[in-house]
Amino acid sequence: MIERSKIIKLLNANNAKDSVLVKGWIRTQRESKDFSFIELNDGSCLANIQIIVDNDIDNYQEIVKLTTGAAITVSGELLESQGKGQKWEVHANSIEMLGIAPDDFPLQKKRHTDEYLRTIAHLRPRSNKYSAIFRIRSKLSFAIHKFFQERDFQWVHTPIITGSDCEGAGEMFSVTTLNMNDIPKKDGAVDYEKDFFGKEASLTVSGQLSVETFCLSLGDVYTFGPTFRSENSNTSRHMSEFWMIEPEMAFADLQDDMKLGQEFIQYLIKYTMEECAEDLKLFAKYVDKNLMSTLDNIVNNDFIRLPYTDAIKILEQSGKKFEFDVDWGKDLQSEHERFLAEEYFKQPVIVYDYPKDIKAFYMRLNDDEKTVAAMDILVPAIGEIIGGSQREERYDLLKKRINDMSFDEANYWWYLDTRKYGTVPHAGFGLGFERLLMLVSGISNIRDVIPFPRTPKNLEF
RNA sequence: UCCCCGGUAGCUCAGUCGGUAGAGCGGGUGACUGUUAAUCACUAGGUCGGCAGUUCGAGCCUGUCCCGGGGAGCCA
Repeated sequence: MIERSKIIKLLNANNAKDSVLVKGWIRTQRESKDFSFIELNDGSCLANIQIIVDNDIDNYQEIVKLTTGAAITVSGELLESQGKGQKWEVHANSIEMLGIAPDDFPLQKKRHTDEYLRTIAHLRPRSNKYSAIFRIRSKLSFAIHKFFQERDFQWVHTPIITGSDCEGAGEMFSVTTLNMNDIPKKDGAVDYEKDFFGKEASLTVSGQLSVETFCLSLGDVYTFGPTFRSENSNTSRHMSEFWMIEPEMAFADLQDDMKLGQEFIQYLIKYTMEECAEDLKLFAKYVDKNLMSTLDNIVNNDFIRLPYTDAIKILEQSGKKFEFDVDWGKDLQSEHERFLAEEYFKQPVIVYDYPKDIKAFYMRLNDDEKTVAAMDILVPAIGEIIGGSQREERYDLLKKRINDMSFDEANYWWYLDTRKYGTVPHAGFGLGFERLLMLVSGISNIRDVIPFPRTPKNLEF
């Protein structure tokens, strides 16, 4: 019995082969006079392999009735194609039907809308565009580890379930085993002591606080895992469940952080251009005509580094009419970020040193006492792709900040301990993996770069 | 959550003034053919998102709900 060959191997073959075995799904079949052409795809690459089926094989009448979507096993010879358009093709000796696809198979030999394909998320990876983005997603996941491992960062598995209220990065999903139809109460409120963990539990909105503790022991570390936010966001850039990468560097400041952010994005884009060239071509051709020049631009130029105060000046002097006023102390709105990245600089921009009042408690206070060492990396079309900062490593200042925000200091005891014992300057950032995939592919809706998107009112599949 | 747009055949869409449903693709049948999302002919296929209302009559007008898209807020 010969071993199955993946189609990617056969298409890249150097010589003909007497005996090959391929398995896959039929993309299209064209019947000719004495034989039939089948385009077969097994997901190993974007391209199909052409199968020639002569009408003298046993079950020819059944084979020619197979439609788009059916699965088959083909054994035959790999030969140079007599036709134009492909180098290799398989001349079948025998074909076994694995699974037919009745005529209500939802995917057709034509372009479907992304909205429709989203309603058949269990079948959309069988389409060219979606198989391409999910191969890129896989390659890029690997590249993330490669980047960090090459630089001696350690991967830390921070918890998915966390104790309540210590993360402060967004609305959280509750985790409970309480009977929702009969919730135990104490003094009118939910009695969490009766719950599984004996206290309120949630899904993580960020692994940052946990990973900081490992940063202050293993040195350079990163997390890469799922993250959950229960905000009622209905946009093409938000989901309730997404994957985030959070590096954290010990003995590092904001400059180091910005440098890492730029190198990271450039590395990943370069990796995709080199390792996923075929799949990327599909996006450059059908999804975003400017994709390759956008990616070249990002890879070949240093990102602009712009203090928040200077960003405000540029926006004020732009003469542009914005819906939201530009004012020092207010956060930049989407339209402001887009103006900077898309119109003014036309390349990625790192805005840093934001007013402290619009940023998180753990960000390091600058000497001016008005701003914190925070940075956002803004890219054209997507907006914020990275948000990061140098962390407040000074015990007293961090404690004051927690109290100023009226957080319960007791909840942060272990976080404060890291500043009490051998504290060091450190910095890190969070990068939304799906936003990176959007950047790299030109796909404009975040729901189309994750296998099964979770958004408000949507939990199908 | 707010603003705007949309929901008609399996899919993509058209549907005029309110008068009872159309095309292309896909499916089926046949013809032709080393073809490339093949081509040509014929054919089947519809609770016009749900509910309520206006009207002699609603795909079309009104209300409401559901779903989808774009933008905003929140953020990655």
